[in-house]
Amino acid sequence: MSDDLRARLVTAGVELVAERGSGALSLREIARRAGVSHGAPRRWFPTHRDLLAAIARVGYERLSARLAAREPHGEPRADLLALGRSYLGFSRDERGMFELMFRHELLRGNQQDVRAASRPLFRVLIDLLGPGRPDADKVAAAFWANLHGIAQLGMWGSLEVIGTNADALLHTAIDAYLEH
Amino acid sequence: MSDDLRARLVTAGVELVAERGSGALSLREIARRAGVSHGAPRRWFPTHRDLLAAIARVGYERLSARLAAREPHGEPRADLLALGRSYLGFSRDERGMFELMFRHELLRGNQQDVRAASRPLFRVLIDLLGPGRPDADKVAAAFWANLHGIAQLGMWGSLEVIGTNADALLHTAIDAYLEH
DNA sequence: CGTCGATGTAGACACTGTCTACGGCGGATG
DNA sequence: CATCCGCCGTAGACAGTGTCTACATCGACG
Repeated sequence: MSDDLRARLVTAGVELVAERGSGALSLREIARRAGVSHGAPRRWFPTHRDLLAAIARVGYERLSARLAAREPHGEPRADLLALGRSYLGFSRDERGMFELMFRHELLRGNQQDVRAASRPLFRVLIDLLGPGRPDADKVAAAFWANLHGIAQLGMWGSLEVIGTNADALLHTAIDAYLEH
Repeated sequence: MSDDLRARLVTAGVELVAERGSGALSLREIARRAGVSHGAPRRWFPTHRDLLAAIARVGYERLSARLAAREPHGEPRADLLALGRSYLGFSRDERGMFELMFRHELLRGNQQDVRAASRPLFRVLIDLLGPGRPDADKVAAAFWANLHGIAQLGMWGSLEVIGTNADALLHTAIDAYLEH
C-alpha cells in the first residue's frame, strides 16, 4: 500500500492554495510539502493537471457542504439570500480554491465534477425560483450564472470601483428573478 | 525610434492567442514570433505580466468596438438581446482572448482598463434596464454579472450538459431583469 | 571625431513539468 | 526458507520558462 501519499498530496495542495493562493500550486512545491521527491506524485497522478483537478474536487465538496449547511426558511426570498450569501462567502473566504475550481484548463476534463457539485444547488434553485414553471431549469441556470458572475466581479475588485458590493448585487439579482 | 517593437510584440501576442489559445503566450514564444531575442521584450515591458496586460488591452478595445457596433432599435428587449449576443459572440469567437482578459492575476493592476472598457456598456445598460430607477447602476452591474456568468458557463461547456445554451439563458436573463 | 544613451543579443540562473533508469522493500510463490 | 517480482519512491536528465546582467551595435549630438 497505500494511497496514503495520494491523500497527503491532495491535502498538501489544499493547505498550499489556502495559504499562498492558486499560483503557488506547482507540482514540485506540493511534493516538497508532502515530504516526497518531485517524481513521486507521478505514481498517483499522471500529470500535474490531474493533481490540481483532485485538489479542486475537495473544493467542490466544500462548496457543496457549505451550500447544504443552510437550513431552509420556507420563504423563497430569505432562502435565496442565504444561499447566495453562502456562495459569495465561499468565493471570498476560499479565494484561491475558488479560482482553482473554475480554471479554464482544469474544467476540460473536470466538468462532470462541477456538475455533480452543482446538482444539489440546482435542485434547490428550481424549488425556490419557479416551482411550477416549465423553464425552471433555465431560470435556475441563469440565476446560477448571475451568482457566479457576481462572485467573479467581487473577486477582482470591480465592484468597489463602481461603488457597490456583492451583497447589494445579490439583492438586485434576487429581485429580478423573483418578480415572477 | 522606436516603439515599433513594442507594437510588434503586442500584435504577435494577439495573433498567437487567436491561433493557439491563451496558454501559448509565453514571453519567449511571443519574442520568437516577433523575430527578436527573448531578452528584447524587457526593454518595453518590465515583466511578462505587463506584456500580457497590453495584449489583453486590445481585447478590451475589440470587445468595446463590437458592443458599440450594434445600432439601437429603440426597443429595450431587442436592444438588450443584440447587446447580449454581441458579448456572448465575442466570448465564443475570441475565446483565448476572452480568457486572457479576465485572468485573475492580470486583473490585479488592470482593472481600470476593464472599467474603461465596460463604461460604455454600462451606460447603455442603464438606459435599457432602468431609465428612471435610483438603483439603475446596481441593476446594470447585476445584469453585467449575469451576462458574464453565462459566457463563462457557455465557455467551459456546462450548458450543453444541462441541455440548454447561452442564447436561451440570455433570454431568461432578459426576461428576469425586464419585468417591471 | 568621439561619446553616450538607447536598444537588442546572449548567456546564466533558478525554477518548472515530464520522462527514464534505478533501488529498495514487501509479499507471493516455488 | 529462499527467491523472485511488482509496486513505489528517488534521482537525474531534458527542454522549456521568466528574470537578470554583461556586452555589442548603432545613431544622434556636441
